[in-house]
Amino acid sequence: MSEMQKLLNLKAAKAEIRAENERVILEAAETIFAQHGFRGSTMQMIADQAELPKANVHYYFESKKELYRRVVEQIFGIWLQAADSFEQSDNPAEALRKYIEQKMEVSRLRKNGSKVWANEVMHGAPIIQDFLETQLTEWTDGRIEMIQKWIDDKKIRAINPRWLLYMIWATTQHYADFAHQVETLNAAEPLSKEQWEDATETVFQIIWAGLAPKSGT
Amino acid sequence: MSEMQKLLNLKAAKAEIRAENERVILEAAETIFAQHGFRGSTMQMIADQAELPKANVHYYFESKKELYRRVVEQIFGIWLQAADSFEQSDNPAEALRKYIEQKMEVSRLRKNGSKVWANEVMHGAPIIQDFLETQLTEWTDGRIEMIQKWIDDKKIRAINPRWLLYMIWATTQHYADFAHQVETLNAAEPLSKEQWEDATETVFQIIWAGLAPKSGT
DNA sequence: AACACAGTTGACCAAGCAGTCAAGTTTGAT
DNA sequence: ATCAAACTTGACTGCTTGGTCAACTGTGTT
Repeated sequence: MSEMQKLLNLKAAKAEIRAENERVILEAAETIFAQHGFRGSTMQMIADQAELPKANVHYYFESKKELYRRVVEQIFGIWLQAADSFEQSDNPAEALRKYIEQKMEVSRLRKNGSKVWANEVMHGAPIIQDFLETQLTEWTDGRIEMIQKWIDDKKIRAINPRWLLYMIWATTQHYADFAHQVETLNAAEPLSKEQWEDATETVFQIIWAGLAPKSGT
Repeated sequence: MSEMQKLLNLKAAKAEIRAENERVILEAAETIFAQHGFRGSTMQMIADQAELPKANVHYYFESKKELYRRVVEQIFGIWLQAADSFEQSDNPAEALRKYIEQKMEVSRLRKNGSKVWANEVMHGAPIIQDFLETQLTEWTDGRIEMIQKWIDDKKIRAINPRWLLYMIWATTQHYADFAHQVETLNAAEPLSKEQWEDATETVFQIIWAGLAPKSGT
């Protein structure tokens, strides 16, 4: 084994431990931050959730702020991934359906991430302001242009594309951020698979019927 | 002046001071709680916002929890008031328009209240669980029945009324809870009066067009 | 003038918390 | 066996913060 090889083996083994522990801590942190907000969460809670001593959490993440930043950054990825599904079709009905379905999936499977995002924005986005100003703005402007084109081509009725986007964001995120309210109104039960599908379909149906030109194509 | 009269005068004057101070503190607390959440807010911040010494805040409200509870309870009133506007017409288009307009007004004028509510629900509604289980459940069930009747009467298309209600709640509340994001995407400017009106109209248009029976009445 | 009583306030305290540290352990290489 | 380097962890510290308290003020009554 060469010197280089040895070093790499060691590095790889250590890197794996580090990667795994960071993963566990980030997941625990997302859960705790979603439940209690930034200030309401303690490093001890996060450590307990991750089943590690508190000092160990500090070994991997310098500070609570740094850990929070990493959690929030991780959520960008999910957001952007969902955003991509808008592109996959030039047909308005299909693009919107895909996007709504994707967003509802995110709300169902990454509820905690959505909550952390909502919290962050509600408190003035101290961490993600940059992202809002750059990537989110660009993406939104791009999508607005695309929707405007559909309008110009008479593929959908003339509405303000921006408010349409907000409507989709709001409606789909509601099922994550207000999950507790939704469950309380569902006899304290989480929505079943069928209910999720029905809700998704209804959201799409209303929006699409609300957009389609008067005499159906 | 009778003994009784004297006592009443004194009581009235003092009661006024108390009422005014409680009002000032509640307003300050709503602002601070909306910005920083429960744990992120300190009694000192609230006192500064109210321009009173911290000890004085504690004179009027026993504890931070008690103050928070009072803020949240106050929001019930606003919520119920907006809810009433649903009743004012038997005509679906009119009832929905009134309700959406009312909810958008609440988002515009009582942004802080909406944020506190959202925060409370996102964290599992520790304070308002009762309200969710009783009044909110009843109101929702009643409205669902009403909408179902519209469907049975073929006044609107057949959709699941529950998801429709959530859609309205989500969309209108988005403009309060995500105001920061909305403003960032609006060149860092608050929405103008015209934009609020346009957004309200668009939300109504899409939902109504999405609900109206195929051959317009 | 003396009193009663609601309201006001600076100074203080105990609990809870983020972050530190120094003494350990584990792992792989020689 | 020995070493180096990353990882682990219980105990500690200083600061923030909710809440208390005792002294004080203002006002209307007798």
